[in-house]
Amino acid sequence: MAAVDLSTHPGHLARRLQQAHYLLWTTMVSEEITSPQYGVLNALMAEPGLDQRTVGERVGLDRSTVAEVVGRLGRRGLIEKVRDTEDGRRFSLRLTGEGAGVHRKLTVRTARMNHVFLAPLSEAEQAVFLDLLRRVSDAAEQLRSPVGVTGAGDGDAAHRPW
Amino acid sequence: MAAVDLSTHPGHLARRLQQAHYLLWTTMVSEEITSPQYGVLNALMAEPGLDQRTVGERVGLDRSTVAEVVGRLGRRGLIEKVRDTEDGRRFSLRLTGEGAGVHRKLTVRTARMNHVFLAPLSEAEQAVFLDLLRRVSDAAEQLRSPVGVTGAGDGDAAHRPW
DNA sequence: CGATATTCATCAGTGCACTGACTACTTCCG
DNA sequence: CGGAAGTAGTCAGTGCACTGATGAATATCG
Repeated sequence: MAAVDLSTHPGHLARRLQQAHYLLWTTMVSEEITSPQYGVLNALMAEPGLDQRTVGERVGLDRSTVAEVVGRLGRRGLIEKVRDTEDGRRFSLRLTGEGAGVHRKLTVRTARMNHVFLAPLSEAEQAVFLDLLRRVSDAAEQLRSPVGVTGAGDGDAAHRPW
Repeated sequence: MAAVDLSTHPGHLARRLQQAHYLLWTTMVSEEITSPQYGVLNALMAEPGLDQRTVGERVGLDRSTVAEVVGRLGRRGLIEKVRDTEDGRRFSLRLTGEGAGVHRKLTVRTARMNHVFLAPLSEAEQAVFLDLLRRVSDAAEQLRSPVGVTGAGDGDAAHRPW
């Protein structure tokens, strides 16, 4: 039984891609604020007052991870959380003034980093790359929560293609 | 200052891609053996007797992470490590019989999983996708260890394009 | 109204990934 | 030979990511 060439495995390449990105991020964007943390700041910039679950939905983090990330951002004074008066289960999250400032600074640097990260590809290839990344990620996301088969069709909830 | 659309950020998509892969792996391949662990088994199948540093190079893991992963695989009896008699700093790593069996079983399942993972793309797109992933990851890897400028050229060690 | 379902958040446990500090062994060179 | 430099591996600390269990508040249904 022979070994396999990992460079033909999308999962292996996905991990390497993320590591490569991590490296670039810490050198070009920030050593204190991580990429997921920036994602949370960005989500709250777009929609102030979100609760943790929804932030997780926007950024692609599960409840536990959101709790940790939010905890760190709170400790650094970049966001504040207050109980939702409407629904006592929720926290309402908002950027502080400092948080908004950090978001702005990092947004500029992140743009520069993205430029470098994609530099090995031509303009056309970059567009294709992003499109393919999105499609594969989205498709796998569907398999997670099989999107209620609203209406007709056979009632079989999850068509697992394997 | 407006918020940004994360779906245009390759780093964000890289993270989501890896999460998607993780999900598929645990459901379709194994809940016990992770993808990086499989990578190590595969490297040792290809080249028995490797030391940890080299395994890390093959699989894309740093020394610390290799140590952890190797520790887990050793505890499960899938690999064995013995001091290299030539060089007392190194351990020589080998698959056990059980390790080889696990590798074989997972190799089959991994192929099936890769198929599902890439299913949203056409054959042609899949090839392009893997190529782009490889090129971006490799390029960023270079920035890490700037590959000794062997010979001529201006002596400037690392051309950081930012 | 009151028991049951959900839903938001937390916590414990496991695993990958990186850095920086440290030990032990080898190699290089004077 | 013997000290300096380099290399393999470990360890401590931080951070992301997932599962499964639990607690608190809300929503729903009989």
